[in-house]
Amino acid sequence: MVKIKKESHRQVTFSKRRAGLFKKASELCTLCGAEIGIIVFSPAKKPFSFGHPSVESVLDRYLSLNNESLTQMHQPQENRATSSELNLRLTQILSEVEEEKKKGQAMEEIRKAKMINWWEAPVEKMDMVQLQEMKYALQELRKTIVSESSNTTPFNEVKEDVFGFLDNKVTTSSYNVTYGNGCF
Amino acid sequence: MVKIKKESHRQVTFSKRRAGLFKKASELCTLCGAEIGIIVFSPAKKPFSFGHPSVESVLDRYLSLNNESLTQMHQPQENRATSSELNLRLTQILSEVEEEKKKGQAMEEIRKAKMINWWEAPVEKMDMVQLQEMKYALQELRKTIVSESSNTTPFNEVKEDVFGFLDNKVTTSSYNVTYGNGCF
DNA sequence: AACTATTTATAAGA
DNA sequence: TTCTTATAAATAGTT
Repeated sequence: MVKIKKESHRQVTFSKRRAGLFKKASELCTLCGAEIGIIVFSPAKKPFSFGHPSVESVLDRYLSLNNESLTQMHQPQENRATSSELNLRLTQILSEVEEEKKKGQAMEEIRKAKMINWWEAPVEKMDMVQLQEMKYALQELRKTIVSESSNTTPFNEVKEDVFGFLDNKVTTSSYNVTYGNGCF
Repeated sequence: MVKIKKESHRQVTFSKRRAGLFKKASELCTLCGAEIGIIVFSPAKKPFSFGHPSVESVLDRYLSLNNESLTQMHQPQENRATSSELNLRLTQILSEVEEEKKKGQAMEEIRKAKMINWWEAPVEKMDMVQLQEMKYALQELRKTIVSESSNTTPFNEVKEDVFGFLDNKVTTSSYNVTYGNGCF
Protein backbone atom coordinates (compact mmCIF):
# COMPACT_ATOMS: atom_id res chain seq x y z
CA MET A 1 0.00 0.00 0.00
CA VAL A 2 1.58 3.25 -1.12
CA LYS A 3 0.66 6.89 -1.53
CA ILE A 4 -1.79 7.52 -4.33
CA LYS A 5 -0.03 9.55 -6.96
CA LYS A 6 -2.89 11.04 -8.93
CA GLU A 7 -4.01 14.20 -7.17
CA SER A 8 -7.73 13.97 -7.94
CA HIS A 9 -7.89 10.31 -7.06
CA ARG A 10 -6.08 10.96 -3.80
CA GLN A 11 -8.48 13.74 -2.88
CA VAL A 12 -11.50 11.50 -3.46
CA THR A 13 -10.00 8.69 -1.44
CA PHE A 14 -9.11 11.07 1.35
CA SER A 15 -12.67 12.38 1.63
CA LYS A 16 -14.20 8.94 1.61
CA ARG A 17 -11.78 7.42 4.06
CA ARG A 18 -11.88 10.37 6.42
CA ALA A 19 -15.65 9.99 6.57
CA GLY A 20 -15.21 6.28 7.15
CA LEU A 21 -12.68 6.90 9.91
CA PHE A 22 -14.94 9.33 11.74
CA LYS A 23 -17.85 6.94 11.36
CA LYS A 24 -15.82 4.12 12.90
CA ALA A 25 -14.84 6.44 15.72
CA SER A 26 -18.43 7.42 16.47
CA GLU A 27 -19.47 3.77 16.46
CA LEU A 28 -16.73 2.99 18.94
CA CYS A 29 -17.95 5.80 21.17
CA THR A 30 -21.53 4.63 21.02
CA LEU A 31 -20.94 0.89 21.38
CA CYS A 32 -18.31 1.04 24.10
CA GLY A 33 -18.72 4.41 25.77
CA ALA A 34 -15.22 5.43 24.71
CA GLU A 35 -14.06 9.02 24.51
CA ILE A 36 -12.24 9.86 21.30
CA GLY A 37 -10.54 12.83 19.77
CA ILE A 38 -9.20 12.80 16.23
CA ILE A 39 -7.21 15.43 14.37
CA VAL A 40 -6.63 14.97 10.65
CA PHE A 41 -4.59 17.15 8.34
CA SER A 42 -5.45 16.58 4.70
CA PRO A 43 -2.72 16.31 2.06
CA ALA A 44 -3.52 19.97 1.39
CA LYS A 45 -2.85 20.66 5.10
CA LYS A 46 -6.46 21.46 5.86
CA PRO A 47 -7.48 20.43 9.39
CA PHE A 48 -10.44 18.18 10.25
CA SER A 49 -11.44 17.01 13.66
CA PHE A 50 -13.73 14.56 15.40
CA GLY A 51 -14.48 14.61 19.10
CA HIS A 52 -16.67 12.86 21.62
CA PRO A 53 -17.72 14.33 23.92
CA SER A 54 -15.57 17.08 22.34
CA VAL A 55 -12.13 17.41 20.80
CA GLU A 56 -11.06 19.86 23.46
CA SER A 57 -12.08 17.71 26.43
CA VAL A 58 -10.28 14.65 25.07
CA LEU A 59 -7.16 16.59 24.14
CA ASP A 60 -7.07 18.37 27.49
CA ARG A 61 -7.32 15.10 29.31
CA TYR A 62 -4.59 13.53 27.24
CA LEU A 63 -2.27 16.49 27.57
CA SER A 64 -2.76 16.66 31.31
CA LEU A 65 -1.69 13.03 31.54
CA ASN A 66 1.48 13.79 29.58
CA ASN A 67 2.21 16.87 31.63
CA GLU A 68 2.03 14.86 34.82
CA SER A 69 4.58 12.36 33.63
CA LEU A 70 6.72 14.98 31.95
CA THR A 71 6.85 17.21 35.00
CA GLN A 72 8.96 14.70 36.86
CA MET A 73 11.78 14.58 34.33
CA HIS A 74 11.51 17.97 32.77
CA GLN A 75 14.96 19.57 32.52
CA PRO A 76 16.27 22.33 30.24
CA GLN A 77 18.72 19.87 28.77
CA GLU A 78 16.10 17.25 28.08
CA ASN A 79 15.16 18.61 24.71
CA ARG A 80 18.70 18.61 23.47
CA ALA A 81 19.32 15.14 24.80
CA THR A 82 16.18 13.89 23.09
CA SER A 83 17.25 15.41 19.81
CA SER A 84 20.63 13.78 20.08
CA GLU A 85 19.06 10.43 20.76
CA LEU A 86 16.75 10.83 17.83
CA ASN A 87 19.64 11.84 15.63
CA LEU A 88 21.60 8.81 16.71
CA ARG A 89 18.71 6.49 16.03
CA LEU A 90 18.19 8.22 12.70
CA THR A 91 21.78 7.61 11.68
CA GLN A 92 21.61 3.97 12.66
CA ILE A 93 18.38 3.44 10.80
CA LEU A 94 19.62 5.23 7.72
CA SER A 95 22.47 2.76 7.62
CA GLU A 96 20.00 -0.07 7.86
CA VAL A 97 17.94 1.40 5.07
CA GLU A 98 20.93 1.76 2.82
CA GLU A 99 22.05 -1.77 3.48
CA GLU A 100 18.64 -3.23 2.87
CA LYS A 101 18.22 -1.16 -0.26
CA LYS A 102 21.51 -2.39 -1.62
CA LYS A 103 20.40 -5.95 -1.11
CA GLY A 104 17.08 -5.22 -2.72
CA GLN A 105 18.65 -3.51 -5.69
CA ALA A 106 21.13 -6.29 -6.26
CA MET A 107 18.31 -8.79 -6.13
CA GLU A 108 16.19 -6.74 -8.45
CA GLU A 109 19.03 -6.58 -10.96
CA ILE A 110 19.38 -10.30 -11.01
CA ARG A 111 15.66 -10.81 -11.18
CA LYS A 112 15.58 -8.73 -14.34
CA ALA A 113 18.65 -10.40 -15.76
CA LYS A 114 17.10 -13.79 -15.15
CA MET A 115 14.29 -12.98 -17.54
CA ILE A 116 16.64 -12.11 -20.40
CA ASN A 117 20.27 -13.24 -20.19
CA TRP A 118 20.87 -14.32 -16.65
CA TRP A 119 24.48 -15.22 -17.35
CA GLU A 120 25.21 -11.57 -17.96
CA ALA A 121 24.44 -10.72 -14.37
CA PRO A 122 27.25 -8.96 -12.49
CA VAL A 123 29.51 -11.41 -10.75
CA GLU A 124 30.79 -8.60 -8.56
CA LYS A 125 27.74 -8.70 -6.34
CA MET A 126 28.19 -12.23 -5.12
CA ASP A 127 29.74 -12.74 -1.76
CA MET A 128 32.10 -15.53 -0.88
CA VAL A 129 29.50 -17.60 0.88
CA GLN A 130 27.41 -17.65 -2.26
CA LEU A 131 30.42 -18.71 -4.28
CA GLN A 132 31.18 -21.47 -1.86
CA GLU A 133 27.62 -22.66 -1.99
CA MET A 134 27.77 -22.80 -5.75
CA LYS A 135 31.00 -24.67 -5.65
CA TYR A 136 29.50 -27.26 -3.39
CA ALA A 137 26.46 -27.50 -5.61
CA LEU A 138 28.64 -28.18 -8.61
CA GLN A 139 30.47 -30.85 -6.71
CA GLU A 140 27.21 -32.55 -5.92
CA LEU A 141 26.25 -32.32 -9.58
CA ARG A 142 29.50 -33.87 -10.52
CA LYS A 143 28.93 -36.76 -8.10
CA THR A 144 25.55 -37.38 -9.61
CA ILE A 145 26.97 -37.36 -13.08
CA VAL A 146 29.65 -39.80 -12.06
CA SER A 147 27.23 -42.20 -10.47
CA GLU A 148 24.66 -42.06 -13.22
CA SER A 149 27.05 -42.20 -16.14
CA SER A 150 29.77 -44.48 -14.98
CA ASN A 151 29.08 -46.93 -17.77
CA THR A 152 29.46 -44.45 -20.56
CA THR A 153 33.01 -44.58 -21.74
CA PRO A 154 33.16 -41.37 -23.83
CA PHE A 155 31.62 -39.50 -20.98
CA ASN A 156 34.19 -40.65 -18.53
CA GLU A 157 36.91 -39.10 -20.59
CA VAL A 158 35.20 -35.78 -20.47
CA LYS A 159 34.36 -36.23 -16.84
CA GLU A 160 37.97 -36.58 -15.92
CA ASP A 161 38.88 -33.45 -17.77
CA VAL A 162 36.02 -31.28 -16.74
CA PHE A 163 35.37 -32.09 -13.13
CA GLY A 164 38.69 -33.36 -12.00
CA PHE A 165 39.78 -29.92 -11.03
CA LEU A 166 37.26 -29.78 -8.27
CA ASP A 167 38.80 -32.62 -6.37
CA ASN A 168 41.84 -31.06 -4.78
CA LYS A 169 40.53 -27.58 -4.33
CA VAL A 170 37.84 -27.93 -1.73
CA THR A 171 38.90 -27.29 1.80
CA THR A 172 37.19 -29.06 4.65
CA SER A 173 36.15 -25.82 6.25
CA SER A 174 34.48 -24.38 3.20
CA TYR A 175 32.68 -27.64 2.65
CA ASN A 176 31.34 -27.68 6.15
CA VAL A 177 30.28 -24.08 6.17
CA THR A 178 28.47 -24.14 2.90
CA TYR A 179 26.80 -27.46 3.38
CA GLY A 180 25.83 -26.52 6.89
CA ASN A 181 23.94 -23.55 5.58
CA GLY A 182 21.85 -25.89 3.50
CA CYS A 183 21.32 -23.55 0.65
CA PHE A 184 21.16 -26.07 -2.10
CA MET B 1 -26.79 1.21 17.69
CA VAL B 2 -26.48 1.42 21.45
CA LYS B 3 -23.89 0.84 24.11
CA ILE B 4 -23.02 -2.82 24.65
CA LYS B 5 -24.16 -3.78 28.12
CA LYS B 6 -22.17 -6.92 28.81
CA GLU B 7 -18.80 -5.90 30.18
CA SER B 8 -16.67 -8.67 28.65
CA HIS B 9 -18.33 -8.37 25.29
CA ARG B 10 -17.82 -4.62 25.31
CA GLN B 11 -14.16 -5.01 26.14
CA VAL B 12 -13.60 -7.40 23.24
CA THR B 13 -15.43 -5.14 20.84
CA PHE B 14 -13.46 -2.15 22.05
CA SER B 15 -10.15 -3.87 21.42
CA LYS B 16 -11.12 -5.07 17.97
CA ARG B 17 -12.59 -1.79 16.86
CA ARG B 18 -9.81 0.29 18.30
CA ALA B 19 -7.34 -1.76 16.29
CA GLY B 20 -9.54 -1.32 13.24
CA LEU B 21 -9.75 2.42 13.78
CA PHE B 22 -5.98 2.79 14.06
CA LYS B 23 -5.49 0.63 11.01
CA LYS B 24 -7.87 2.80 9.01
CA ALA B 25 -6.00 5.85 10.19
CA SER B 26 -2.63 4.46 9.15
CA GLU B 27 -4.03 3.55 5.75
CA LEU B 28 -5.29 7.07 5.33
CA CYS B 29 -1.84 8.40 6.20
CA THR B 30 -0.14 6.09 3.76
CA LEU B 31 -2.55 6.43 0.86
CA CYS B 32 -3.08 10.17 1.05
CA GLY B 33 -0.13 11.54 2.96
CA ALA B 34 -2.41 12.79 5.71
CA GLU B 35 -1.22 13.59 9.21
CA ILE B 36 -3.40 12.12 11.92
CA GLY B 37 -3.50 12.12 15.66
CA ILE B 38 -6.01 10.04 17.62
CA ILE B 39 -6.65 9.89 21.34
CA VAL B 40 -8.93 7.17 22.69
CA PHE B 41 -10.04 6.63 26.28
CA SER B 42 -11.36 3.14 26.82
CA PRO B 43 -14.53 2.49 28.85
CA ALA B 44 -12.09 1.79 31.70
CA LYS B 45 -10.57 5.27 31.11
CA LYS B 46 -7.30 3.86 29.89
CA PRO B 47 -5.68 6.07 27.23
CA PHE B 48 -4.60 4.88 23.77
CA SER B 49 -3.13 7.00 21.03
CA PHE B 50 -2.24 6.87 17.37
CA GLY B 51 -0.06 9.44 15.64
CA HIS B 52 1.52 9.99 12.29
CA PRO B 53 4.09 11.34 12.14
CA SER B 54 3.53 11.57 15.89
CA VAL B 55 0.70 12.37 18.25
CA GLU B 56 2.58 15.35 19.60
CA SER B 57 3.32 16.92 16.24
CA VAL B 58 -0.28 16.65 15.10
CA LEU B 59 -1.65 17.93 18.38
CA ASP B 60 0.88 20.77 18.49
CA ARG B 61 -0.09 21.81 15.03
CA TYR B 62 -3.79 21.68 15.79
CA LEU B 63 -3.41 23.59 19.03
CA SER B 64 -1.18 26.17 17.39
CA LEU B 65 -3.94 26.82 14.86
CA ASN B 66 -6.35 27.52 17.69
CA ASN B 67 -3.82 29.76 19.43
CA GLU B 68 -2.64 31.52 16.30
CA SER B 69 -4.05 34.87 17.39
CA LEU B 70 -1.88 34.75 20.48
CA THR B 71 1.27 34.26 18.37
CA GLN B 72 3.27 32.65 21.13
CA MET B 73 6.51 31.40 19.66
CA HIS B 74 8.76 30.88 22.65
CA GLN B 75 11.88 28.74 22.76
CA PRO B 76 10.46 25.47 24.08
CA GLN B 77 8.13 25.26 21.10
CA GLU B 78 11.07 25.51 18.72
CA ASN B 79 12.75 22.61 20.42
CA ARG B 80 9.61 20.61 20.18
CA ALA B 81 9.35 21.46 16.52
CA THR B 82 12.82 20.10 15.92
CA SER B 83 11.99 16.91 17.73
CA SER B 84 8.80 16.64 15.74
CA GLU B 85 10.68 16.97 12.51
CA LEU B 86 13.07 14.27 13.57
CA ASN B 87 10.15 12.12 14.59
CA LEU B 88 8.60 12.59 11.19
CA ARG B 89 11.75 11.55 9.41
CA LEU B 90 12.13 8.65 11.80
CA THR B 91 8.63 7.43 11.10
CA GLN B 92 9.11 7.61 7.38
CA ILE B 93 12.43 5.83 7.53
CA LEU B 94 11.15 3.13 9.82
CA SER B 95 8.48 2.43 7.22
CA GLU B 96 11.18 2.16 4.60
CA VAL B 97 13.20 -0.20 6.75
CA GLU B 98 10.24 -2.44 7.37
CA GLU B 99 9.39 -2.59 3.70
CA GLU B 100 12.93 -3.36 2.64
CA LYS B 101 13.30 -5.95 5.36
CA LYS B 102 10.13 -7.67 4.24
CA LYS B 103 11.49 -7.89 0.71
CA GLY B 104 14.80 -9.22 1.95
CA GLN B 105 13.21 -11.79 4.19
CA ALA B 106 10.91 -13.04 1.47
CA MET B 107 13.87 -13.50 -0.82
CA GLU B 108 15.89 -15.17 1.88
CA GLU B 109 13.05 -17.62 2.42
CA ILE B 110 13.07 -18.54 -1.22
CA ARG B 111 16.83 -18.83 -1.28
CA LYS B 112 16.84 -21.16 1.65
CA ALA B 113 14.04 -23.33 0.37
CA LYS B 114 16.09 -26.40 0.06
CA MET B 115 16.40 -27.78 -3.42
CA ILE B 116 17.75 -31.28 -3.31
CA ASN B 117 18.32 -31.48 -7.03
CA TRP B 118 18.62 -27.82 -7.84
CA TRP B 119 20.04 -28.41 -11.31
CA GLU B 120 16.81 -30.13 -12.30
CA ALA B 121 14.79 -27.10 -11.44
CA PRO B 122 13.65 -24.78 -14.20
CA VAL B 123 15.79 -21.70 -14.46
CA GLU B 124 12.66 -19.59 -14.25
CA LYS B 125 12.09 -20.63 -10.65
CA MET B 126 15.55 -19.82 -9.40
CA ASP B 127 16.01 -16.69 -7.43
CA MET B 128 18.65 -14.18 -8.31
CA VAL B 129 21.14 -15.30 -5.74
CA GLN B 130 21.05 -18.82 -7.07
CA LEU B 131 21.45 -17.50 -10.55
CA GLN B 132 24.42 -15.41 -9.54
CA GLU B 133 26.00 -18.38 -7.92
CA MET B 134 25.36 -20.49 -10.96
CA LYS B 135 26.78 -17.88 -13.27
CA TYR B 136 30.01 -17.64 -11.38
CA ALA B 137 30.29 -21.38 -11.07
CA LEU B 138 29.79 -21.81 -14.78
CA GLN B 139 32.40 -19.17 -15.48
CA GLU B 140 34.87 -20.89 -13.20
CA LEU B 141 34.03 -24.18 -14.79
CA ARG B 142 34.51 -22.77 -18.23
CA LYS B 143 37.85 -21.22 -17.36
CA THR B 144 39.05 -24.50 -15.95
CA ILE B 145 37.79 -26.35 -18.94
CA VAL B 146 39.53 -24.01 -21.33
CA SER B 147 42.82 -24.01 -19.52
CA GLU B 148 43.04 -27.65 -18.54
CA SER B 149 41.38 -29.35 -21.46
CA SER B 150 42.13 -27.37 -24.55
CA ASN B 151 44.00 -30.26 -26.11
CA THR B 152 41.35 -32.87 -25.59
CA THR B 153 39.38 -33.24 -28.76
CA PRO B 154 36.28 -34.97 -27.37
CA PHE B 155 36.07 -32.34 -24.73
CA ASN B 156 36.17 -29.48 -27.16
CA GLU B 157 33.09 -30.74 -28.87
CA VAL B 158 31.22 -30.64 -25.61
CA LYS B 159 32.71 -27.31 -24.74
CA GLU B 160 31.49 -25.77 -27.96
CA ASP B 161 28.01 -27.04 -27.39
CA VAL B 162 27.64 -26.34 -23.74
CA PHE B 163 29.86 -23.49 -22.74
CA GLY B 164 30.53 -21.66 -25.93
CA PHE B 165 27.98 -19.04 -25.13
CA LEU B 166 30.04 -17.82 -22.25
CA ASP B 167 32.95 -16.80 -24.42
CA ASN B 168 33.74 -13.11 -24.47
CA LYS B 169 31.36 -12.50 -21.63
CA VAL B 170 33.71 -13.00 -18.72
CA THR B 171 35.33 -9.74 -17.86
CA THR B 172 38.80 -9.51 -16.44
CA SER B 173 37.61 -7.33 -13.63
CA SER B 174 35.07 -9.77 -12.38
CA TYR B 175 37.66 -12.48 -12.37
CA ASN B 176 40.06 -10.32 -10.44
CA VAL B 177 37.56 -9.29 -7.87
CA THR B 178 36.41 -12.73 -7.02
CA TYR B 179 39.79 -14.35 -7.25
CA GLY B 180 41.36 -11.48 -5.39
CA ASN B 181 39.31 -12.24 -2.34
CA GLY B 182 41.26 -15.43 -2.08
CA CYS B 183 38.50 -17.94 -1.60
CA PHE B 184 39.31 -20.32 -4.38
C1' DA C 1 -6.69 -16.54 19.66
C1' DA C 2 -8.60 -18.66 15.32
C1' DC C 3 -12.46 -19.21 12.25
C1' DT C 4 -16.18 -17.85 9.26
C1' DA C 5 -20.65 -15.95 8.06
C1' DT C 6 -22.22 -11.58 7.62
C1' DT C 7 -21.94 -6.74 7.39
C1' DT C 8 -19.55 -2.74 5.98
C1' DA C 9 -16.25 0.04 3.48
C1' DT C 10 -14.42 1.38 -0.55
C1' DA C 11 -12.60 1.82 -5.54
C1' DA C 12 -13.89 2.52 -9.94
C1' DG C 13 -16.96 3.96 -13.16
C1' DA C 14 -21.15 6.64 -14.48
C1' DT D 1 -19.89 15.69 -6.02
C1' DT D 2 -23.17 11.75 -5.63
C1' DC D 3 -24.83 7.19 -6.99
C1' DT D 4 -23.96 2.33 -8.23
C1' DT D 5 -21.89 -1.91 -7.73
C1' DA D 6 -18.31 -5.43 -7.59
C1' DT D 7 -14.74 -6.42 -4.61
C1' DA D 8 -12.21 -6.25 -0.44
C1' DA D 9 -12.03 -5.66 4.44
C1' DA D 10 -13.88 -5.50 9.12
C1' DT D 11 -16.22 -7.47 12.44
C1' DA D 12 -19.65 -10.37 15.48
C1' DG D 13 -20.46 -14.55 16.93
C1' DT D 14 -18.64 -18.82 17.82
C1' DT D 15 -15.25 -22.43 18.97
